[in-house]
Amino acid sequence: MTAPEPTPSARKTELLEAAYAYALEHGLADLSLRPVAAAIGSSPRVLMFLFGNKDGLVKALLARARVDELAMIEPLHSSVSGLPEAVAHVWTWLAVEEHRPLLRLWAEAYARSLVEPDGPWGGFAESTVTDWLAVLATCQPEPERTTEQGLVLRTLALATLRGALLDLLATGDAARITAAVELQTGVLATSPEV
Amino acid sequence: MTAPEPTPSARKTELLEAAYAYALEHGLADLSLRPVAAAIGSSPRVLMFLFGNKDGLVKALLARARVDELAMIEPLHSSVSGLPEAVAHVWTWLAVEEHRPLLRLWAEAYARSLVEPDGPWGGFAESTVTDWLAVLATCQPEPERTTEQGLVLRTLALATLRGALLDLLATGDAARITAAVELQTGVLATSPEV
DNA sequence: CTCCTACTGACACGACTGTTTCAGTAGAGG
DNA sequence: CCTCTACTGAAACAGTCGTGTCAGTAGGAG
Repeated sequence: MTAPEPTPSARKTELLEAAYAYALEHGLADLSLRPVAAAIGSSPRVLMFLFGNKDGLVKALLARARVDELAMIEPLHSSVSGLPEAVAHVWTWLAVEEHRPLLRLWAEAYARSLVEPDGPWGGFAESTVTDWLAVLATCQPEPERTTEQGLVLRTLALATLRGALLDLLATGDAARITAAVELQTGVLATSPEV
Repeated sequence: MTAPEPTPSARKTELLEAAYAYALEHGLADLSLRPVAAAIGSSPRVLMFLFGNKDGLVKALLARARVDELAMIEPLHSSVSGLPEAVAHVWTWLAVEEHRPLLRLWAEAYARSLVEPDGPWGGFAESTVTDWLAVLATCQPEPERTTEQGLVLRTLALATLRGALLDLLATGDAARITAAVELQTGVLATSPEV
């Protein structure tokens, strides 16, 4: 519930950043201490000392990934108004090729948390769904934000974004998928009355 | 390219079926020979003999899962006409609670294939996207089936289904997500002109 | 009976896993 | 100077992994 370390110790954040870069291109599934330690110029002993155990490291990496995720969410709160505009805004971020390693990591953690509810993955999938639904709610106009229909609209918007992301990660066909997302924002903008 | 065994040997299919049941509830990520062999009343030696190596077993399990997947796709070809109807039809299948282990397995394989293009996961994600797009195409009326807009519509339909599936697997909130999918089929049915 | 194919058990090999133990070293504060 | 904290290296622990080796056994075909 509470943060275990108020001051994460400069060395710890430094190694975490390096391990994060390693995880972005190697994935989390078969991550093991010795290879990652060798890659970031450290040792398994030090990782154990700083993160307690392997699960602690994985949890820290997941939390680090969430920082990047939240960094893109934040501008939505202020500048964007309306669900279609929010979807368009998020998609432009998702479609950027440099973000793909992060998104692959996200997909991996999501799927893993579905199969293995225990362990460091915890309720990753569930919490990421509710978090995003909450963010999308802040972009909706007032009558729609609190109604049942507004929740369904958010759910649809989120599903479209996530499904499009899955397609993009698999095929890389940005043009086709972007056209589909834009089509969705179009119909969402012209038919909020259902 | 070709099937390695025209007659998979009764014993092999029997053990594959048992291992498939095991994988459905334990996942593929940390599958290892000894536990699965013990669970299905066999031995690692026999699994090696029948499937060559672990990757062979995993590939066989993935192929077995695809059989279930194709079994639901098939009725789409004949009875369903129109993309919205196809989406509704697929979703009713996806939402059935008994299918959830299979869908979790699917999500796991999909994510894994994104991170690890080599190995038995191969191009699982990419092939599953193109396969489904092809199936959805057969449900579209003729002018729309071959146009660029038709491809975009298929892409959007598939994205909605996959995104909704991710939500369902994480939250299990069938009512909310089903409402979102039905909303989507509604707007897709009334606005094919974009 | 023999032979051949399909299958199986017991065991060991080397590699790798997370983790622990013991012994340090560098730097800051007093 | 001493001391305490933060960090690190080397090595070993017990366990699991995929895989290979060598020896079988059951059953049908000739």
